Amino acid sequence: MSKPKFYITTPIYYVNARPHLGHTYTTIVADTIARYKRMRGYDVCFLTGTDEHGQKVERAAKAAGVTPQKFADRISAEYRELWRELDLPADRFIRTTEPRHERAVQMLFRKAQDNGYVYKGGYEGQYCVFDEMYVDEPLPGNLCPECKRPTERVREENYFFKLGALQQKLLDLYEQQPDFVQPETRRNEVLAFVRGGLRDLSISRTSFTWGIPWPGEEKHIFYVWSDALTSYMTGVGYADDEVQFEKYWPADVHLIGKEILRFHAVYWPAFLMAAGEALPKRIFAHGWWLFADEKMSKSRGNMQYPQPIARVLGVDALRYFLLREMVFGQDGNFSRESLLTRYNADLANGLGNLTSRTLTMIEQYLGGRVAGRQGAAKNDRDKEVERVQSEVLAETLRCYEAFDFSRALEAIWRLIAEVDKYLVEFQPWVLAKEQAKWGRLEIVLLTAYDALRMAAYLAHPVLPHATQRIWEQLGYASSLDSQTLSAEAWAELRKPGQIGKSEAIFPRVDKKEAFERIEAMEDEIRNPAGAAPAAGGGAQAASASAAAPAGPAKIAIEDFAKVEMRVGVVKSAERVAGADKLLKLLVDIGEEVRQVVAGIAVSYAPESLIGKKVVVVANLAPRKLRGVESNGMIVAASVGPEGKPVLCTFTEDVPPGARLK
RNA sequence: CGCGGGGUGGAGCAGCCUGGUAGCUCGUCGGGCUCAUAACCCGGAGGUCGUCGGUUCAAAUCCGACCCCCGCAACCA
Repeated sequence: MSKPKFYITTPIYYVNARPHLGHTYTTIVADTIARYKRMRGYDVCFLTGTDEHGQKVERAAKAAGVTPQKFADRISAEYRELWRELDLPADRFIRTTEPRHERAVQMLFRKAQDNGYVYKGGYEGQYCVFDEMYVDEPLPGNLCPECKRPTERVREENYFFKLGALQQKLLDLYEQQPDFVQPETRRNEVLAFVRGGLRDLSISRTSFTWGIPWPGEEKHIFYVWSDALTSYMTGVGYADDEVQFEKYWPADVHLIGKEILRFHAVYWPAFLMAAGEALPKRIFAHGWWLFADEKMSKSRGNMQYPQPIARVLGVDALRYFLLREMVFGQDGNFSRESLLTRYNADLANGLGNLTSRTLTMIEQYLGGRVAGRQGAAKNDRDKEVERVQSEVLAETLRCYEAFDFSRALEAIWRLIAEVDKYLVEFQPWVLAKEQAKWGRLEIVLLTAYDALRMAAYLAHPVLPHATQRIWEQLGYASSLDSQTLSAEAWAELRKPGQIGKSEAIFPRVDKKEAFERIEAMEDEIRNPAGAAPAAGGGAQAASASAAAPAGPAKIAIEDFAKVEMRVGVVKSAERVAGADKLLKLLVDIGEEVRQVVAGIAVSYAPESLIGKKVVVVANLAPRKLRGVESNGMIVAASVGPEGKPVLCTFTEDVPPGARLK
């Protein structure tokens, strides 16, 4: 008898951006579901990865002076490293540049072609490089309707996919499987879109080369989305390992952000229908994290990175916050204030403190023994706690099943509050003073112990590290991962005889101090002016346990050597139209003159910079700022609360191009 | 009419689909307790549920109109 399988995916992330809190959220949700399903007895396959083809990557790599592959390698490694640091162990990490993926894409579309869903046609139109799509109106000068960036005139002969022919089949799908797209508001959007009519889709490109070649026609390469979506199959062995593919495909859930709903809920099933492959069972689109202004976003942008939170409060605190604070499927607000409040209120004062007080009393009053006692009879109030316990068990499982994490956590925390209250009602510390009441004392403490045990058991998918530590403090030698999560399994779960050593799980933090430490690390990631990006030590839940001093991690000399800083002479400087802080500079760095965009207009007039010697970080990946490409960074000190830039320069004469080391 | 989210006690939210005493967390005020991570428990104060109109015996909840915020895109590599 083999276990049922469960295959869940995150989107494969595009390598044009470094991973931030949004990517982290999706991956944490997927990991939580994966952990939950494993505890429910499933053979789980959890896939994530990186999407590495396309014109954007090709261009960025060219500007950076590296091959697209090198460029993709770098960013892909950054994702992989982050998931490692946050302990999000995906079973598969798929990269679209792997050879097996090429075979998979070619095979899928060969099948679609054989079934008559692919044809060749000419196309001319306005194309948005950023979104890799044609815009509707074929007039030059139109902005991309998605991103409002300028579009380019492109003429190509392409392969087309007969999406239009599948309109009715798609509508039937949504009809027959009402939960194919969730939550419901997203399903409605999809329905409206498909009912509005579907045009055929251009699925190949000839204007660039960084992609998977069309079989037999090398100048055509696959459109990135047809390439990327297929990776969900490649990851479990499509065109590569038939046995494994048979086992895991189709996916049970594709977890996505709502911005890529159309690709997953319309194009993807259409591709699969055309090729005659099985469809995924469910597309779940979650909402976005919005960033409340904490007077910082104005001058610093509001990109939020997960590492500082994980390093200061622990991975579990990050997980808890993201899953507790946002009603899954809706948008949520992120703020450090609420993060820290929740940490102290729910984790430190709630779960952490309850663990501490319960185990301390058991140690003090019962000598740490929790089994084989049970002398006196339970009263109604004790039974009431047990009733709450089984209600919470049922409720939590129901919520997990619906991916309703915020409510699952609410339920668990209701149990925690119930026990805190119960303890105050019976005051074990008073009972302990009279020997005649020791039977009662024992009942009360063991009832509390049991409830705590269940809270840890239930919260494990969300708080894997903390609950494991609690589990051990409760006296278990086994791992919580190996437990089955169900009412029956709970009933059969044996209690240990003796509790373990007790130690704070979520130490309270000083909000102000934690806030500042997080902020300092954030700055470091955002503006790695003084140091290379932190290498990232394995921060586990335990990292919250004080000690760890603030500030960036130490790096090795080799890390520093990766940063190529050179002396540059400013040749020209002008304001960037429409931007009040940006200057476009041409800087002579010896062997070439670079165009660099710098955010220093508040401090320096363009004319005053001509001829100045500056320090340029020469090997930064290029980036467009306000539509102007920047190939490097001017090093400047950030002074005062506004972060006013002050240029770094030299007291003696130095030739342009000299390397700093 | 670009797409989307939202306006509920001081703050952040749930409830709205399946109308019927307005709930949670934080904060605040007062009290209790001392096992615990200055934690825990009890009690209080505090709300025209954005506005106007409609449906209904009854509307935060359904319908219509309107007002206002915000996200996505664009500026500090």
